[in-house]
Amino acid sequence: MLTPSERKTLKFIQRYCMEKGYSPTLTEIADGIGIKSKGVAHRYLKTLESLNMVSIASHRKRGICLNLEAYENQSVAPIIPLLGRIAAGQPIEAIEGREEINLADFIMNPDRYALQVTGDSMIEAGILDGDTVIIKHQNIADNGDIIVALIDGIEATLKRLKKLPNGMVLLVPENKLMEAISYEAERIQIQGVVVGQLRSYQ
Amino acid sequence: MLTPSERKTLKFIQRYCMEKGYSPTLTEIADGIGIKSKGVAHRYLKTLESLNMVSIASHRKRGICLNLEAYENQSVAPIIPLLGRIAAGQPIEAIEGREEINLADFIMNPDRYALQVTGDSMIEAGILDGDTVIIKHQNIADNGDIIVALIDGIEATLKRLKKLPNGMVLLVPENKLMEAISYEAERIQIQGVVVGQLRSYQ
DNA sequence: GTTGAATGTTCTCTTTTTGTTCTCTATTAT
DNA sequence: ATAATAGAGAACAAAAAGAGAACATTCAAC
Repeated sequence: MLTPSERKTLKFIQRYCMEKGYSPTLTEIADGIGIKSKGVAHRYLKTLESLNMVSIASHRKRGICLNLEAYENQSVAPIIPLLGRIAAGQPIEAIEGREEINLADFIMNPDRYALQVTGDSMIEAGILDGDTVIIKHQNIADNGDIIVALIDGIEATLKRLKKLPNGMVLLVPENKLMEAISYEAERIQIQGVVVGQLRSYQ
Repeated sequence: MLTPSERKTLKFIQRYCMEKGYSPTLTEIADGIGIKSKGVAHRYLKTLESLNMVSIASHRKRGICLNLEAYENQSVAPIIPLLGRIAAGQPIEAIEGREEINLADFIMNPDRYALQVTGDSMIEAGILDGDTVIIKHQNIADNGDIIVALIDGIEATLKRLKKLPNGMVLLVPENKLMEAISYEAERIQIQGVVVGQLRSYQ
């Protein structure tokens, strides 16, 4: 059974690992649990190790590793439970099979990056001013993809792509108030394709 | 497990490749991660290579190649680079300060869960059919919040909340084709508030 | 081809940061 | 009293970070 301080230490490590993706140093742990001595933090860590809650790579810096059981108790991976489907007028319907969403699967990839959207040009595609879009870096795109296009090597814009039969490309905003503009294909450079989208309401 | 400097190196390369389309030189890496010695940069690179995070074409200039598969297996924080702001008509504008998005911020609290949305009732708020909303579990909400409401203990629905002065509550869909309906406050139970939203285009 | 600047590779050295192990003290519950 | 839990902090060991020199290779200009 863990003492309160040991529990606090474990929780801090779990939180730290989840946020940063690597383990804290002893000084950071001491600071995180509100004490001044890293020697004490080390003692707690040793207890956790003897209880198999964590593994420690000896003398390695940031060498703490949370063990599986600990993972199960507290979700350390970027996983959020997916409770079901919601529609107007029915009780929430549980989804069979997939019961959680792993945000890492959702977007993590070295060729992905985020852009913050300003303006209302894609509002009818559900991309609002202030939203964050996840871009996959690639130089070609299919008809209908929402792309980051570089016009004449200078202007960047987020639009839906439509290739015209005459070798022109049409950049279509999703906003009735704006008009699609066509360009010679040479003037347009595709920088990436929208593969995901995030919005925070806080 | 990567050391902070190695991680920094990897991120710099990832970002550089994304922006320029080719890999950086050792001097550029050293400069990019804030050190003066290209020998040190080379050491970090060798570590990344030994961990299969990157491939290096020996003696070739700009011969670094990111290894995608290894990247996915690596348990790292759900962080992606935030390259900047995009608006129609301007080059992508870098955002000072925040250079990355940590998805853990979305789900840090244990009282969050996800729901998949069906139907078009919130389409004008940018919540489309198939989107996933992140719900914070709470029983009260402010005027204007988008909430998960349980009507008469049976029907669940996603609507914007409006409290009326006469003790009634109005559940407002964000869709011109649908009408807001008012209920006696007792019939409505608030199950949570929308704090985030995800969409996948794949 | 030859050449030279740019870049990659390999080292050795020092400094800084971090992990490890102590000892000492204080508090609390039994 | 005694044991368990907390905490401070010193002293040392080891890893990581960094500087920079020396040399090897590439690549493009000539």
